[in-house]
Amino acid sequence: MPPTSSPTTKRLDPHTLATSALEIADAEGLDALTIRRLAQLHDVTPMALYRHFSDKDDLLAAVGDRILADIALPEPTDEPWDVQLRAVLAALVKALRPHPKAAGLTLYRILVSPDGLALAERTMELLVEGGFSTDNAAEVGRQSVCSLITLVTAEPGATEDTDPVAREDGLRAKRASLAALSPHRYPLITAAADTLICPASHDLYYRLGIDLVVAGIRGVRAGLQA
Amino acid sequence: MPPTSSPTTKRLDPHTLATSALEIADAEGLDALTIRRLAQLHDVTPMALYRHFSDKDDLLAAVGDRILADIALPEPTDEPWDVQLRAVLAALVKALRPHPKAAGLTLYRILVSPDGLALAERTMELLVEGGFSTDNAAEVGRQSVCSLITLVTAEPGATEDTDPVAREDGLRAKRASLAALSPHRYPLITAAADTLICPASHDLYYRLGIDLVVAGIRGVRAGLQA
DNA sequence: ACGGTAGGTCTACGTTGTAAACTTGTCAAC
DNA sequence: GTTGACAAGTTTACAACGTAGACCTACCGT
Repeated sequence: MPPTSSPTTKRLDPHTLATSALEIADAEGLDALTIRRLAQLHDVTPMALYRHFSDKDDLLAAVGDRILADIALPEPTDEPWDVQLRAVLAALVKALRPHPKAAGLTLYRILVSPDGLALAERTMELLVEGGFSTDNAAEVGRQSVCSLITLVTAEPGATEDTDPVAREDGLRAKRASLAALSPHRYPLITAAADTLICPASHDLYYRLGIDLVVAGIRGVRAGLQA
Repeated sequence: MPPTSSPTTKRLDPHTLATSALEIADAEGLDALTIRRLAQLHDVTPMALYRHFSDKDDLLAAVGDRILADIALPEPTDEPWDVQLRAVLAALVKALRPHPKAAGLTLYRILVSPDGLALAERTMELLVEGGFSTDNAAEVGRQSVCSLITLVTAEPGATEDTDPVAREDGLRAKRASLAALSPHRYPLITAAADTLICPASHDLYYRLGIDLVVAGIRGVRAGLQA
């Protein structure tokens, strides 16, 4: 795996580093993303990274921001607020989906990174348009975004294992663990074991996830107005 | 901080260890929960713990299970399914709330630990009663539970800092970070800054969180039937 | 030409999880 | 009662991690 930019250039820069850090995390999980590993990937001493990041948390924050930067926020339209909100939340999910192992890094960056802030502001905007008070919009928006991040983080099949062998082993182990349950004590879980381990379609999985969040927002709004 | 059980007893056991591991995590965050620390707390060599846990992940899993064991699942009643479901989800939140820093450990234990399984089965039961297919109940139940776990994990004010000084510093830093934003570019975020950093009431925070999830379930069910 | 500084290097330290070989306390069976 | 085996705790050791601090060095504005 060569460095993302031309290997002849010796000069590093934070953006490139964050990008290839993300590649490591995507490929082998967050545990594999170590200072030494990233340095080696760029043919550089580990300490060199500290010229660009104050410490490892700073690097992880940059990776989170890097992911949030992929959000393609839809332009405002004249559609109803809830339709637009759905599109905004879908844009968040779309940006996170390619990085299930690293998506959790965005949780604490939404109110810091510019792209996270843009998402948050737009979300609150639509919520206020939908009738929420500013404070309620803040709370509802926060949880909606957090839920969707978790949706990606907990995506079934996004286990840490990198090679297909270990991954398949992990899946088999999970399947066996559920198959070992008593169908008498846990009739529904055993009946839905396949779905619980790996949903039929990831697209459906995400669609339902977003539906749940949006429906929740609509429902809570109705309740607050009553 | 003395060991949870009598200090004269030399014999360790997994349950006691998991409990005091949880105490460490609650008090000082997950990072402070190291094998050596836990061993020292029990006046024992670090390697002694490996007689009871195969490795650190195993210990963390036990801590997760320990938390799930605190769920007091309400008895079935003749109330409508959604009312009962709300009570079940509230029971989950109630069990997690005392441990915001460790609650994330439960995410991967729900379909493993007996108490997690009981929660999952009961949740699916109520969803099926509400009209969901078994597979949909699985998906909806999964996301609902994950959302609520995240709700606790991301509870504002549950930062890693242990002593009040560092905690206050962290809050101040966050506040300053939001206060530095342009009210012109981010009018809603700056207006709701206080709420975003620390909600007025934690009880309201959790009530709204559960409301959102339940409302989402109700809304999605209506949509699926249409 | 030259001094400062940004960027990369080297060495070193403390902490972490844990493998492997050992001791010891306890109890069942003869 | 002696013994032998097994479970539980100890000792020592190692590799990998994050990172502090002192160093070198190439470049660039004056």
